[in-house]
Amino acid sequence: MSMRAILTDMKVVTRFAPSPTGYIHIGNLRSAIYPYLVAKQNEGTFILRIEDTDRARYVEGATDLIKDTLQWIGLDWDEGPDKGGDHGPYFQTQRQEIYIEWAKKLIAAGRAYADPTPSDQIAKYREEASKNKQAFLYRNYRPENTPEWEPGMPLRFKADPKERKYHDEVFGDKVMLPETQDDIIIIKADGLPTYNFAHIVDDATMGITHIFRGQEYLPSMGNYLAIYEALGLEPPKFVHLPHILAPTGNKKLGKRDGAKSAVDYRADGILPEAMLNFLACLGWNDGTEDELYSKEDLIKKFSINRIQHAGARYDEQKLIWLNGQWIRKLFQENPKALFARTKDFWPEAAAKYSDEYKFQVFAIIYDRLKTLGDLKTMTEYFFIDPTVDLSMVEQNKALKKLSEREIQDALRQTVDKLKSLEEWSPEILQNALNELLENTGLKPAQLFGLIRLSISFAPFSPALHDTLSVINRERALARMNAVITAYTRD
RNA sequence: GGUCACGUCGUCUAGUGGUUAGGACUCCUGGUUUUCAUCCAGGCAAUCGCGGGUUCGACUCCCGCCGUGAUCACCA
Repeated sequence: MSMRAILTDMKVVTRFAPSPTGYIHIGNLRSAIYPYLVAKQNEGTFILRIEDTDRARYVEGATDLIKDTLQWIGLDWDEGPDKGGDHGPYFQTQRQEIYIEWAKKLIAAGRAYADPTPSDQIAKYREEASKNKQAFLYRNYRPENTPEWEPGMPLRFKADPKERKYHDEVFGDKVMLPETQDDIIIIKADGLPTYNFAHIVDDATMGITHIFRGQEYLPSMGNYLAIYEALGLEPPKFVHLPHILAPTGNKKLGKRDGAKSAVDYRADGILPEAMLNFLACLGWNDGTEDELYSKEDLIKKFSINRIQHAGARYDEQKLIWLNGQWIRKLFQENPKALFARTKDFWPEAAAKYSDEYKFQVFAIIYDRLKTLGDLKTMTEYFFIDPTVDLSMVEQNKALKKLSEREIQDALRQTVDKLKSLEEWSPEILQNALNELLENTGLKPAQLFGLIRLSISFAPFSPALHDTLSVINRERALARMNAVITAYTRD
């Protein structure tokens, strides 16, 4: 065998194989991230395969939602819908002939048979098993004579129950007992395969080397191992992932717990970098105390053997914290590039303003954002004059002690001073503010607090000289004058 | 009920016989000429699920128990 052939043989191929039954919530997304990382770190192939055999649960448009989510978070697939590849088609409903062909191999080998039992009869068997406090096994009721299989009849795998050993990359060496192996349905009455059969055929024909999936499939391993054996297939590596738990209770996170679509977070102003970082590190760490990982870092550092065994609770607070970290990191790396991503997050009033102006605002406010969505509530006063609310002044701890007279005087002095400034820049403003402090004899908390409130009437804002420098002079003076007037009127 | 998996601060976790059980999120306190946030310094917080062993010594090894979850579909 040539070196090239050996390398080809060793090529890592992973896949993400969702069902188009709706959006991908964050609980599921992680099982796309890990196989992606493993494929990329081995210069392998990452395949997207759509498992659409359940026609009853099929949701129109779900495939687009899935693609959108993967693209947003940066998991580009090498083969799959829109991309093609050598192992297509990538929709299971288009692979029906392949499943039938493989199923026929099983029939020929005497390892599959048509199931003539009516479903209500099976339901009775099941009840009986449950009454006897036993796990239900169809093979205990296996009919003696079965009709020849033809389309329209469910086809069952014929189990060969025995101890079956395998190695899981996360959970270690395992043995499946005979009682876990049953005559499972591999082709449904509608002619489409069940997951139990389809994934095995697909993974084999697509050359998948590592299967990543939730640990809920662990109890089915006995059946899968039996099918691999009956088909003469070498099983791939198994990587079962612990569940992500809902914020409360101990159940795995699901849509019923309000698990949002991953892309809903995009609308909230969560960055894909943060989401990827967060999900990858939910149940995995590299053993160091690092917290911030880019996609490239993850590709470099991810390792299957450091995946946690226990389920991790989904904690949105940490995601939000990470997002703040990423906003700061990305701004420092490339402010304009991050700014370009804020388009949809500005308050309505900002619409008429230029990008230059908005960028100035962004540059002084970015480091107090937790999400880009905060832009909407935190920057309003840069675009529209705030409503004068004297109660905010009166309730201020430092300003309470000043009389109306003193407040007006302070503002008048400020207006006069700022009016005379030769230049309207942060440095000049900073100096002017310091001089005012001396001239008025007020404490910083009083003078700066008063000016800050007068121009923003917001609970918080960036440093005063920065805020003033972005808001133009005319406007800043007008706002202060408005406050003076408001007091005069009383 | 059978089978399987899991069990370290509230949460995410480090840790593989000897550690004051470490870090991060949250929360609290103080500092950075106003506020908020950042940042910095500090603090609260885990008898390592419980009980037995093995050992000079156990979060770490063994056994039992308990708890939690998954699974037992013509869903994936």
